[in-house]
Amino acid sequence: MEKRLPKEFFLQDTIEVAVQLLGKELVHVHPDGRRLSGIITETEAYLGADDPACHSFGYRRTDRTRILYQPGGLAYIYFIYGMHHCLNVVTRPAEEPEAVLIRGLHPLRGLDPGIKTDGPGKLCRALGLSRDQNGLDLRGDQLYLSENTTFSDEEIESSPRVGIDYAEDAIEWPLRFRVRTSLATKNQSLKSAKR
DNA sequence: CACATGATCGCCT
DNA sequence: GGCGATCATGTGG
Repeated sequence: MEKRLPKEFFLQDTIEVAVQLLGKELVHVHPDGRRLSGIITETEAYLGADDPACHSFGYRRTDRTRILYQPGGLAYIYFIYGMHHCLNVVTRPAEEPEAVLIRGLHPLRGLDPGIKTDGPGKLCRALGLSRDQNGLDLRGDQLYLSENTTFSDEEIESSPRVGIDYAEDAIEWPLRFRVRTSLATKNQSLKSAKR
């Protein structure tokens, strides 16, 4: 039985959520009926009004960032570089516009073998996510997160975020988190935890 | 309305 | 390591 993440999970400190999301299963029930999912292996925290790399820096409010001001637990999906979508998990209570970018998955259900999910754009393509899913509740029927695998601190490494060279002071902030352990060695537990 | 740019990727050298 | 693709979004006039 799938155990969805409780609403309170998403209201926590954003860095905590970014770390805790590693090992969770991200599931998209595609409009065509396929159930597609993967285990989250890489994330980045975006710390809202005080983070120059965040879309809501300085409490910027536009049509695009509107969803970031909602209570945690929603999907923030935007289109970038003319060809890619990126999925974020909105965190914190309403009016604290923070989020976690999902950067990497370990394919689990419904995905063609060999499909690449090692990048924010690639994983959105693999799961069939686009702006059509922007604003969806991450505890809903179409898109949700559930418990799966737990990684220890030793298995997680942090580093500076990618693609934010314009973000001045924040360039070096170690807000990127990824699973250090080769997932091959964890495969057994992934398999047994599945289904 | 016009323009500049980006939370990326894949291909090139 | 560099660069082009390709267009939604934000900003300014």
